[in-house]
Amino acid sequence: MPVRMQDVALRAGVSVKTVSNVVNGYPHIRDSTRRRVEEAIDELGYRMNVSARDLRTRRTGMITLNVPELSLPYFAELADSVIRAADERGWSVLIEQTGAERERELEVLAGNRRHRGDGVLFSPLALGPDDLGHFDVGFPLVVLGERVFGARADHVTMNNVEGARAATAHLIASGRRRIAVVGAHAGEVIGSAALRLAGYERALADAGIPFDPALVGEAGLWHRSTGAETMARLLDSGTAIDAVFALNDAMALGALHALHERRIDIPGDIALIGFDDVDDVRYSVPTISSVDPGRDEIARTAVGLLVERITGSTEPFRRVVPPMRIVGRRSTGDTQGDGETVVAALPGWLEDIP
Amino acid sequence: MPVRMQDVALRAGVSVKTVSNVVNGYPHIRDSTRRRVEEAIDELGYRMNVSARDLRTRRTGMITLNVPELSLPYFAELADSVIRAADERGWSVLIEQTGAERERELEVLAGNRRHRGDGVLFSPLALGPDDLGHFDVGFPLVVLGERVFGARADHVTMNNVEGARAATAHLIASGRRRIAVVGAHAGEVIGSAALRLAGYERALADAGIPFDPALVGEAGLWHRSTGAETMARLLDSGTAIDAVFALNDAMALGALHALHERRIDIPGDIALIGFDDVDDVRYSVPTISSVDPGRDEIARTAVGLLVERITGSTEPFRRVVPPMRIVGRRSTGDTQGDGETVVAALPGWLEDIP
DNA sequence: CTCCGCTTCTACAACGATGTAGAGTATAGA
DNA sequence: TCTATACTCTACATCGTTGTAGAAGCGGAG
Repeated sequence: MPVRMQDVALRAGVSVKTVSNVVNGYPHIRDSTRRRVEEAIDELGYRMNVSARDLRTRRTGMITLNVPELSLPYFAELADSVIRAADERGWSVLIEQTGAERERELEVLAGNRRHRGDGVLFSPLALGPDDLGHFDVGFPLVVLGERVFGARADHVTMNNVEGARAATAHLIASGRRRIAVVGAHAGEVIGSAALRLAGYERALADAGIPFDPALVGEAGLWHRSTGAETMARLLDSGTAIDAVFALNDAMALGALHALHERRIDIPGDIALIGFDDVDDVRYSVPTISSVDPGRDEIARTAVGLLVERITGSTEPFRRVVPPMRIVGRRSTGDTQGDGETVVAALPGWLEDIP
Repeated sequence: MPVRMQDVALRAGVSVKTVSNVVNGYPHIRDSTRRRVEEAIDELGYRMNVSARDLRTRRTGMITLNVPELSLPYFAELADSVIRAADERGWSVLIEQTGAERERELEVLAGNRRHRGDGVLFSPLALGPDDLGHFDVGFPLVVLGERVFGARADHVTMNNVEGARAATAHLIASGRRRIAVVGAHAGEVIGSAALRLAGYERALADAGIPFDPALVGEAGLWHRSTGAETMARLLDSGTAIDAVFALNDAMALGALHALHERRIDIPGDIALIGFDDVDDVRYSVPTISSVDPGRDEIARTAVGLLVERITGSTEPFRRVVPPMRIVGRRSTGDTQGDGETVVAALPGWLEDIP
């Protein structure tokens, strides 16, 4: 029933291969022939059977993006950027959600799930350093995020430590001394939480401010709700606080909520800075300062690396850390209106993974 | 280089078809044979070539979701729900962004874009009633949203008019009389803006309140920023206002921002209700009441209809309108804390498109 | 006039799976 | 014992495209 190249060829009076050549823009075709074929295509309403082409060329032109959930704004924006970056290069993106469940994340690496597409972009959230072995997969894979370092795969990550240090340093520079942290993960040595906390501690040390565990609020999941709860706990604990570093923006928004409820003036009484620079923080009241990890750059780089692998690159695995910016807004008193100002910029870099 | 069924068959000492049968769970296979095949699969690390299967079965198991942008929270949450619903049925989802550009939306219908997957879920934002003809496409298509009614395709939409009426009525019930609207589109007769405005007007009429054009604020794009701008314009105009109906939640959040800046008490001075019930409105300060269009239900229904079409249904086209709820939160004084309460529930329905 | 190289096109064999038809066995019923 | 039925497995064609190899025509250089 569906129209095949065969049918087009018959109608145009040429061979199937010539139709294929026309469709694929092969240059050595007489204009008159090309026109005849194109007319036949239009008349019959021919559309290429992608599966057949994929089978023959051993390539699908699709990549799979595995994220925890699209309803988390950071991942929605990341997916947006990835789709754009892929589209620019003519690739399509299949999206799967792992729900940050360990089992499903392992399935991504095992390749047990329906295995479509030529490669995988994977942003794990449940897996950790112990799972390093699982990352040695047999298909093109680019890992995103901070859960796993040293895997045998290309890796696009952020300069978490320096970003956190710069964010904290920015708070310190405005005279804050009692800086609370929202979102720590006790006992973790790797992952965004641990790295950002390390940056925080380093900034304190640089400024000669003693580290006070009472200022560190734990939060397992990095959602708005947990940010609000953690902030509330910190405030109720009675510890003196004059600034808050939320380890991501979702929690910063939650923390803002908790601060508002207690009618605490921001940044008058307490300054606030987040991490991720999602769109939301530009529209909260007050607007929230944040660390911009360069989402577009991350997406573009990741797609680029993946496509290189797919097309056969055998370079050593690489870790890419795009440049970052600390964006000052009203929650740290850097602006009055809705504007924003870049208060620090950190360079990116690229290194081989041994 | 890659392992084929052929290789597995050779190793297990069976025919290719038997391997295929094992992989696809065909029942009449001796246990010992099945085990041998499974061992061979493990030993060789065999993974099915999906393109070959798709070619032979004439089905890909994928659907394409076309949305404006994933960075708009409503569409991110919709995509989340669609992926879940598809996954439950064993389907994968390819996501493409149109950026709400007319050209790209037309391309979706023309099928000119790389045409992968067995069907399309399409949420247009730029196309309108004039483009109805374009929707008569040759592939399974389910339309989402309010831009186009009466297209020759299945359609999952919302009860916009009644939802808006109920939302407005809720404001009126709490004693408000000067209810501003944020996000109207002048001259539109169809689409979310027009329908929701119609519901608003109907609620006013029901209550015998005269319609005052000065209370209607236009906003082309429904973003947070335009919501803030429109709200600011309305406030600056000097019109008396004691409540705001934002035609979607993004604008409600923007409006909230503008209200806060002027230190207006919510809901004391002005009550606020939005539309969509995105996650954000549960974490703003105060939390914002909204109309919940039943996102999960929309997604599940849409995926269900699409899969039916793909598997050959020839039923008449149907329009489905899932049930809706009006969720009361602090911005309308329905709760004190972070809780929420369902202040109204509207039934859904299903109808054939002639 | 021949040879070479370029252009234009065709024939045929893949790519790797599954549907169909049917060949052997085993099991049960008559 | 013989047939009918169910189970287990195989051979072969086929899905719709593209890669390969090469044929035919043409123009220009030698």
